[in-house]
Amino acid sequence: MKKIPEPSRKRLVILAKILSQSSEKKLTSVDLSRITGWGEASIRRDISSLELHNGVSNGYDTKILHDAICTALKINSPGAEKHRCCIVGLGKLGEALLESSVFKGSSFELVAGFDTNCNKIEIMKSEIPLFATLDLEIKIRSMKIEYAVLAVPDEKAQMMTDRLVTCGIKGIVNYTNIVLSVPKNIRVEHVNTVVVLTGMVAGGE
Amino acid sequence: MKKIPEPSRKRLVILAKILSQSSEKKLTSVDLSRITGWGEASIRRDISSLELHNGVSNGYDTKILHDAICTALKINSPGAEKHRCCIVGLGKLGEALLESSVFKGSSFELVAGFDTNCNKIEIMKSEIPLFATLDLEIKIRSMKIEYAVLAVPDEKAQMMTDRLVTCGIKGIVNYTNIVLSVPKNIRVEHVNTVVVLTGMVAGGE
DNA sequence: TCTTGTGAATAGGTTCACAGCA
DNA sequence: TGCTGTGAACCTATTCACAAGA
Repeated sequence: MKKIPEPSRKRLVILAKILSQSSEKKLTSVDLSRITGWGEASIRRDISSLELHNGVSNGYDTKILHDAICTALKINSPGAEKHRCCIVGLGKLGEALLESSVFKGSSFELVAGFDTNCNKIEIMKSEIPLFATLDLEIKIRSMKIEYAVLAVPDEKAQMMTDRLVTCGIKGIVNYTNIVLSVPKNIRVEHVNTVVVLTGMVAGGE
Repeated sequence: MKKIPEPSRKRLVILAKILSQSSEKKLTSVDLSRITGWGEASIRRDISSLELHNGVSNGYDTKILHDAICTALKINSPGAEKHRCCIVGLGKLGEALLESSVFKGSSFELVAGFDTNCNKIEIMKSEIPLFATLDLEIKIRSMKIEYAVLAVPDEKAQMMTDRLVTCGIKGIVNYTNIVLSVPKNIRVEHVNTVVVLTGMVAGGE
């Protein structure tokens, strides 16, 4: 299989999600175009890069296509081990992310929460083990944590990122208001509400 | 000024943020390349599309460049009226977003929170006015709310989105785990942790 | 000498348009 | 007839490479 271009991959991730949500048995590129707003030729090319050849003249079988995308992108593989994540910073937001059940049924597993406030981690009751930030390096390595959700106060964001990077973290979901500096091989997604809103306003119409 | 291409705009938003965080008086394209990891030629072209001509042989003046980007992208314009936002769904997550001070100092103003649970909105103490979801349409129109942060349970996500769309909302920051269907002219950013993580894993190395 | 700004070359993605299969 | 899959054309964005300014 040839390498799938970056924008294609992004769309395929969304497509997979749509397919898993859909109750239709078959979907055509026209259907998917209507749902997503993307051009239908574009959708067909994205899918054709999977070299699945499932759709000829019939539209795509929802389940088969979904599984094919997951396999190609190595996401949600049923048997595969889940990716281990942690939350760094247990303020209001971190706590909300910790307690919410968003991770249930996903291919990610939340295995640790960190906060500098030792009192807090003792008092908080949570199904997820909580640790002092002091032990960040030790725990991330020993627990083989791959991804971190960053929800610390802005002024600690870069410092904590540097520590995560030295532990060999693969990616950071950044809920802070700070643009983080990381080595090229580490992925950061900036999902802070204000930053995202700013991007929307700046976007052309 | 010619129209700025989409990827350029995205980078400029980030650049503006970096500039506002930086304490340096001058920054060269090489400096910015090191910080961001982007090619320096790319950075120079992004900036040159502002037709600022501030940098010749000296690097860019941090403040001037910052303001120029903000002006060009119509973000953070000092005198301009702030964009009015609301939060829809005041569960753990919505509440955390409501109480956090992320909106402070930004060009956005949080002016309303909505929840179906009337008890909750009476009991909750908040500086932001809270309303029943029943009044969503009325309030969004009368308060001229432009953007919504969606933090409702997954099963209500699309329904609530449809209601927001009919009120003429311009964009939605989507914290749910659902891919939303909206008309082309409405912007949606998907910031749900699991979705973002999935995108990271799928991303090439 | 250092750095920007930008034509020109290259690479990357999207869309068109149609052959081919059911 | 209705749909996919894909060469070919088109369009967009990045990178190269260098002239020109300080």
